[in-house]
Amino acid sequence: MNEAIEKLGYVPNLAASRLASSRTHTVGVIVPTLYNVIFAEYLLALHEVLVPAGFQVIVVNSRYSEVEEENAIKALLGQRVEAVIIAGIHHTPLSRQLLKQAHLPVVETFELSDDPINLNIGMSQELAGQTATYHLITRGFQRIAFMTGNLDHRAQSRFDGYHTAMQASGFKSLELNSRMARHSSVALGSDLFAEMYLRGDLPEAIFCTDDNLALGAMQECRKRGIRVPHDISIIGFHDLEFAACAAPSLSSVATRRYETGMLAADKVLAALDGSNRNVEIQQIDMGFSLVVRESTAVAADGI
Amino acid sequence: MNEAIEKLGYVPNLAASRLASSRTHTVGVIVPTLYNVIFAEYLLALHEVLVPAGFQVIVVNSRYSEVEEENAIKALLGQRVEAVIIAGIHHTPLSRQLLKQAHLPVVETFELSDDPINLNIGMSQELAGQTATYHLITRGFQRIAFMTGNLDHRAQSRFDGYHTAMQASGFKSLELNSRMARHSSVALGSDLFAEMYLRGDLPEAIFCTDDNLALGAMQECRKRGIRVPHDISIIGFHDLEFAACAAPSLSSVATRRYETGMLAADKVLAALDGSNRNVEIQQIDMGFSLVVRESTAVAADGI
DNA sequence: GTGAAAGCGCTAACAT
DNA sequence: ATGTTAGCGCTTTCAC
Repeated sequence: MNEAIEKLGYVPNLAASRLASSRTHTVGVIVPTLYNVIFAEYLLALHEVLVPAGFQVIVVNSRYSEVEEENAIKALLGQRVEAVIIAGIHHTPLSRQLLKQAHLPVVETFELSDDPINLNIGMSQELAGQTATYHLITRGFQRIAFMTGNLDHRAQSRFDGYHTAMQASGFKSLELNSRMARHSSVALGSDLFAEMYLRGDLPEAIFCTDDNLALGAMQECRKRGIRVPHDISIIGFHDLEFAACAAPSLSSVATRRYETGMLAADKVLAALDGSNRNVEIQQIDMGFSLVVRESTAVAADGI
Repeated sequence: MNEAIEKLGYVPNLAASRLASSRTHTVGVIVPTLYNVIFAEYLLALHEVLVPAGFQVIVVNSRYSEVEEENAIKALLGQRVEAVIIAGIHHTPLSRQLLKQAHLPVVETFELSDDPINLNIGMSQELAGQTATYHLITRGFQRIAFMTGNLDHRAQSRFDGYHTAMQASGFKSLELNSRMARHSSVALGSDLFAEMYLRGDLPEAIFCTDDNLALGAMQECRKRGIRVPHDISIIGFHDLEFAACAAPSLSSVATRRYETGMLAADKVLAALDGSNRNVEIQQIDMGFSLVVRESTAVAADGI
């Protein structure tokens, strides 16, 4: 088949094969954006497990919109994917209903859900936000700003955690986000910091929802002669590859997106492979960890 | 249909629809990796044009392997995609043959081909490499190193351009790449620079195949007290979003991956939409542009 | 217009 | 083992 026929240009029609066998060997994956290493790493893991197992993975991005996500779900179910893996836990009612009655493994990732469709592999974004904030508070800072790009659900939860920690400590929250929904990037971090600087109210520390924002802020500091961490402490989120080698190295909250992808894919394979196709509801907390580096110092006495 | 039936859980079977109508409304896209903003920007453009036009785009990554690319092509043709858009111009003989006899629009992108399958929208990577190198040479540098991660075809072409320029000027090429194939990243730039520093042979200037490498090198400089551009000049490639806001801002060669994606998608739509489905061979050079910023200075006299 | 029937290119179950 | 045939769920054509 591979030798003779394909060299003559014959390629079997998968639509016919799928229709006849009612097996598609595809799994659908929905991510909010491809424009973010976080999801690239996660997708990498999914590919690495699913492709060798003979599955094609169909990636659709929902551009952070629940309506587009619903369309993506319809398209994927229409293609009779054998499982769906979605980043996020917030869906339209119809999305939930379609997924539930499709009777296939569904994995929701990156967050922890109160009401999982069936599998849920994630972490508490709120607790992670709290942890980063308490790290700063413990170091003696009180005027701590929160910097974010567009406030998607995960960033919002991290903000909630920040807010809770600040309130519990008796400090005022200082939000710092772009009015326009701009995706997190080094350039945005730079812009937001510059804006804050020009307004004249620099905080003692900043918690950025994303390492890219943090890097941008650090670069802007450098340009303006503000020393990190001497004059201002900065912590990022996700512990991206560059955090360790930034100058100064960047404190961050490490998240496990690669492992999340691996596990999600493994669980899907197990569910698809097994004789019992009934996926029970299960929730797995992947956790996170605080990584303290040079960019967060101890507050000077008397401040 | 959307109202009543779907709420009851009915989702039409696309495999059947595709088989019956012999229209799939899908286009296949092959990229070497998702782990690089370059391709994310390109994919974004493809999605933005194709999805509103009613096409589903199926993204497959070939992980920089021509064999995996061939498998991807087989899978896509098996699905009867209506067009194929591939990053790159180097394919296995079978890949080329399959694409040619499939009689569908094929767009090869990012490079300029001597023998396009049909459409080819790219730029001369070699000329761009030459341009970056001549910029450094014109500024008075002679000991100019070339830094790269894994040497894929595009990086190799940029190196060729660098080598040509160096040779034409009577200077010796200094290659600087990772023995192991590591993808371009800030961390890799940092590592490679550190390695070179510890070997004790710092050049006067570095041309990095990628802005990420350049940023890593700049950060390593900072840690080691080497001033950019006073002690060493650095130029990157692609002009990523952060290049302008880096401290110091990074000189680079701007490439047009978003526009490339837009144009590729437009051409595909035109070919698919039109009555004449015969796509003629056509080549479009998107060009590039040198962006000079702070990271490349003029050589001090007498050096 | 509305409705019935043929058939897309495979797979799987059957008969030989 | 090998060959034959029904049928997957739609679209499209053709008859009404």
